Amino acid sequence: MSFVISDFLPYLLNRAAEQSSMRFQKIYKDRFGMLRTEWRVLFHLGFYGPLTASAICEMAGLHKTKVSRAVSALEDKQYLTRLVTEADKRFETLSLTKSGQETFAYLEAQAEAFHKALMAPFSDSERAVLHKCLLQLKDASADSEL
Amino acid sequence: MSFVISDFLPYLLNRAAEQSSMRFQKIYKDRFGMLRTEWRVLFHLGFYGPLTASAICEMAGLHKTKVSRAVSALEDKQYLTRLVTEADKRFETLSLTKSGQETFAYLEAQAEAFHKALMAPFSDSERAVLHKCLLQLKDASADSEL
DNA sequence: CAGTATTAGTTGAAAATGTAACTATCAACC
DNA sequence: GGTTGATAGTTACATTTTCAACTAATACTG
Repeated sequence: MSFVISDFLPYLLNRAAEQSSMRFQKIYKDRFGMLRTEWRVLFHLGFYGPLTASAICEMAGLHKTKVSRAVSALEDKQYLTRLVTEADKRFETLSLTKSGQETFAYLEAQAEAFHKALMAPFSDSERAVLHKCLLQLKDASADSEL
Repeated sequence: MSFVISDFLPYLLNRAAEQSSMRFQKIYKDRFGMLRTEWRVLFHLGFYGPLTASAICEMAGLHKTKVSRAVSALEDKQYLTRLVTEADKRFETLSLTKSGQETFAYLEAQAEAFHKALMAPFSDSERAVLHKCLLQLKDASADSEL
């Protein structure tokens, strides 16, 4: 089978990613006025617990300036607090506030429902393959966005 | 199996998409100074032949202002020409110049090699599933980017 | 056929992102 | 213990994107 540019994998991935992201964005944007990076930072803190900004950069594949700004925005919204670590004062540990945790809990439930809906048309084995392939693609000799 | 936020499909899709797009971007950016939207417009014209801007918007799921600016940039680079259609003077038909076609030919070959490399780790059946799932996700009640 | 509504495409201002330079803190090494 | 080099995070500036308003051409409708 010959190569068709419309099936070019980065393009297809982008279309699928944009399509699903834009739809989910309505939830955190319309309701909480968050940007995509803010949602990502929030869910990393909600899911993994307190982290430093650089840990989030690493885990989420985000640039530090993007994270820095998202953290400031989330702080303004009173969703998180910063605490300079004693051992090394360059680091600050980010923790969700009560309000941040509640927002995370709400959005996590929405995310789960959304994820299930997206996956609904696929069989179990298809889901497994999709998941495996995406994980592999995301790590392919990664240096994505540092 | 319980829901894990780090497997949230829009997130995984985005990571995989960014990872692959950023790597391919080096090719058209470093060598031809093109932006992602310009590459997309170029490959639509190269692959499908002359199109109007609005057709590209539709096919590529891009906003008309993005396409408008990409078309201007490609015109400046002398990769395409515009021709107002006689039947309806609001439309302009975009066609690649000789130079645009050559650039497309070069990038298409690069894209094919890149695509194959990305797909290399997967089996035929995995590729088929991945492709099918991505197509379906990209069209899921689409309204992505207008 | 005048008046209103649509559509193709552009443009300007505001928001977001990327890049590079910056501060502050720590580590290493002499 | 002072100098050099790295690292966490911020900030300023340039580029890109988004949003809304705009022009020009066509379609609809009375």
